[in-house]
Amino acid sequence: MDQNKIPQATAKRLPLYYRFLNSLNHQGKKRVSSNELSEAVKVDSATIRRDFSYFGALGKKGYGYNVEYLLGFFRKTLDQDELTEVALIGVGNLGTAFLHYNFLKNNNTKIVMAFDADPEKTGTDIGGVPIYHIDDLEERMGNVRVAILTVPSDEAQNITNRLADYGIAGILNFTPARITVPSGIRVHHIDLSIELQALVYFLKHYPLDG
Amino acid sequence: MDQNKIPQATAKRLPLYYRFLNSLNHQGKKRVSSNELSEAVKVDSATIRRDFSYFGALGKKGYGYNVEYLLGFFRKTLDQDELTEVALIGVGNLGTAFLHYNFLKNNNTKIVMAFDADPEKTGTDIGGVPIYHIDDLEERMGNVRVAILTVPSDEAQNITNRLADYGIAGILNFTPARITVPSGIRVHHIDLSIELQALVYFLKHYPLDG
DNA sequence: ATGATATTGTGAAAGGCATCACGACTTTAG
DNA sequence: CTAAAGTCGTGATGCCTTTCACAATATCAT
Repeated sequence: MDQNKIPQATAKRLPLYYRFLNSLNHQGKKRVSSNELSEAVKVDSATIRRDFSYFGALGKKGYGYNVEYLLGFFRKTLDQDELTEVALIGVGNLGTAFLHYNFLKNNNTKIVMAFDADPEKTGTDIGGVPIYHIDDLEERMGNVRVAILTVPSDEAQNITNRLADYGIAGILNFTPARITVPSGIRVHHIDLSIELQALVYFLKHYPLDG
Repeated sequence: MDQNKIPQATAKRLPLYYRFLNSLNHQGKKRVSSNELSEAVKVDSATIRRDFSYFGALGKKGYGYNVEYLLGFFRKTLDQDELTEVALIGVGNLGTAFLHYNFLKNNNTKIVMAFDADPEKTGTDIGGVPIYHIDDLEERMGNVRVAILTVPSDEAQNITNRLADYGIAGILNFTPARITVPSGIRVHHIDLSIELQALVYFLKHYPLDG
């Protein structure tokens, strides 16, 4: 755990930077300034320079950043070489979408299996990802330590308990349920309906530039 | 714009509080303390009390909060009575999932129309939401001022420009593209692949409780 | 009634992050 | 070679948010 001092806010932006640098590289661009980056990813240029500076002096004054060098640096930092296997629990509409989506574009994560309670779905596969019955969770999970949770809310805590017992490390929770986990397990919540409500609330109460 | 002083962080938590209070009310619970709430929604109790306090003294010392009163208060504050209509652009896998999902559970938002470029899809409806051809966007939008963007990334900026010209107020952008909009339009980004990458990054580099 | 217990609301402190602003350095043009 | 232009890295600053901690007040049990 070498780089513990990197602010979480910075860490969340790294994949964004990585993706854009990748695209620049594909375009054959050799150099890029914090200002160009800023326009592309919509992050203040000072923030970008500060973010990069946590990793040391990656740029050159008066020149900017060398795309290839920066990209290589982030590849290592973000462990882009290493593939993290992920299980998807709950093959409903949202789960199905994720299976098709198949996170693996310039990505170091891959959904390698899915689970559902519906016997109609089990045994098949979607987008090359096999779907198992939820009863077989423990027996199928293998080394997978990350799960995407797209089950109905009232199942969320049950499944979470089983995942926790199994030894999961992280859960990306798309259910509205705020699940309880033993300490040591990291849960990120993405609550789509709250995101939409929040957007609407901001529209009404926080006029932009004010 | 009465309550401009409410911190944005607080505003984002309001729908969460509202949803849980609603469920408490359905269970017939009459009172609730900031500690109970805290366990349920995974937000520090002091933060909850501070959040509520922006709206005045809603609780009673030694007692807690009256569920029904609090709920009524939030209903007004969050404009739960008023329905905000939303258009969904891009009926792919993710878009389809949202249409089925149909945000309207205890919710003040509703997807009332969808658009897609595929003639096979237009003319049909999903979950009661009509799907129009993207060419008819301007003619169909009516008073809708909020859009969910689930189109392919390379279409994102184009569609955004049309939405902006039409007079959109807010966009919930699920594409990886960081779209550019004229000032005055609010964009919230939800980048699923970044969320997954960020979770994995945190797992590796930020041991919990550390 | 009374003491024990529960819980809020909030001042103060601490933490985390974004932004400003500028010195230092590099490149570029002439 | 020199001057002008470009760009980074970062100290300093200020904002926003969370958290602590406790006085004030209410309830509850007997």
